[in-house]
Amino acid sequence: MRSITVLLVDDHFVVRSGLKALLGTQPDIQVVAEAASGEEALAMVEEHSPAVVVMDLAMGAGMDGIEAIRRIRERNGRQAVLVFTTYDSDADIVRAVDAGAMGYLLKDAAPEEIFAAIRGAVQGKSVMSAPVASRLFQQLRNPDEVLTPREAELLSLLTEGLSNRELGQRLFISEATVKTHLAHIYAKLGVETRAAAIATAIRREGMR
Amino acid sequence: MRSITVLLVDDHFVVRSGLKALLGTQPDIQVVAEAASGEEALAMVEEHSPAVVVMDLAMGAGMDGIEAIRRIRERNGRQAVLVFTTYDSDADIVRAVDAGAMGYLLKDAAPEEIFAAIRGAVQGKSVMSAPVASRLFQQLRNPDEVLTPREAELLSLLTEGLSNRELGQRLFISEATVKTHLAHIYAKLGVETRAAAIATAIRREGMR
DNA sequence: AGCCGTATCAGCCAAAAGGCTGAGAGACCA
DNA sequence: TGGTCTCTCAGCCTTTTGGCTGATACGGCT
Repeated sequence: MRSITVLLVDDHFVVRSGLKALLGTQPDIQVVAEAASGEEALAMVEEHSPAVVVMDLAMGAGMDGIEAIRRIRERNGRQAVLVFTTYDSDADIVRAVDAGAMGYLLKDAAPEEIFAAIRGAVQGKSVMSAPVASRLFQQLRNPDEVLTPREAELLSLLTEGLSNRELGQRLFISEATVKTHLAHIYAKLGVETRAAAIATAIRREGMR
Repeated sequence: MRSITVLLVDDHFVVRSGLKALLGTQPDIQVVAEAASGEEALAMVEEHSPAVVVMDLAMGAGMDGIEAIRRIRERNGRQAVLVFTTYDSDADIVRAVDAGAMGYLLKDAAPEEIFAAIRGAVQGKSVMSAPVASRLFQQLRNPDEVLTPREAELLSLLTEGLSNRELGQRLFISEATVKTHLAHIYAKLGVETRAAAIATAIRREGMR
């Protein structure tokens, strides 16, 4: 049986080498490349065509993880992308799944969980850490409170302190549309002001 | 020459194993124990008396890293504690140094930097990543950017999403005074809007 | 006594944000 | 085909926020 080829994407050296060492203990899993940024990840996918891409969402500079997932999925659908990150933010989960992620693992996951996720991913199975799953489950029960991908994207930028104008420019939409999205976000988060939305988002959603 | 004994403290399995593999390449450094929480860290220090403790500040549950550092330093002063974390939050840096940390490294540090910090620590040398050092330096050079107690209090409430009116009511001052304080806070943080101030406060100052 | 930092307050004006209603386009699904 | 969801945009009006200038009061330091 051919071993599963894996690309690791994480901007922290120690995380990459830790993961590599960990995955190295499994005979059927082989790390064929590493990348420290979204751009590098794309190049490595191009060069090695790994079966699975294990990716951190928080990348220091340049392209973020979500965008990298989207680009990888757009190229051709043969790579399964697994998110491997520290925080279980609602917005990140929604956006990652929307971008085409096959699974969502937290960094404190047990090794067996990680192995299982990688093996499952090549067979088209979605695997996610328990806290992530429970968040999604929660969302399924209260669909009225679930942010749409676009709203999540906006909220994420909101937490960086951007104004409506800046949000519009960043997302290539009018300020009017920004205000519409914001009104929906406020309603879903149960707040009245942008300040409260930011506070809620960062505290409750784990963004930073 | 005896090798330097090290205790790794991090709640993420992969980070611990990555660091362990990395440090394993150095003949003079030996990882003698690992811990996934502050409580475990104290027990491991007790049991192994490592020369250096390499510790993440963000611990999932229970005692946080800062408190763990304090306890370790209180026991007896023979362990040098190195902070090894993801974020260079001003508040965290100050608190860690105050608690007795010997050095402050970021997780994207180069391996050589990490080795050097560990070797330096046993000789009583402080080592910190460049971004961390520059933040401390910045603070020393620009005391003008330090918030007054009242401003800090306001900023803290600000990150809870309160409006100017609410801030005034909470602090028993007029809205005009709130606006004055806010203007000073914005100037010191280098932002123009309350949203950016909240984002900056939570991210950079470590409030949450 | 005079200076400085801190905290308090006021008024005025411009800009930003928020509430409301309405509406068109595209996707998806029953 | 019709209903629903999402994303997009507009206009109008009120509230909030931010920029500016200036002022009083208290405490500590020189």
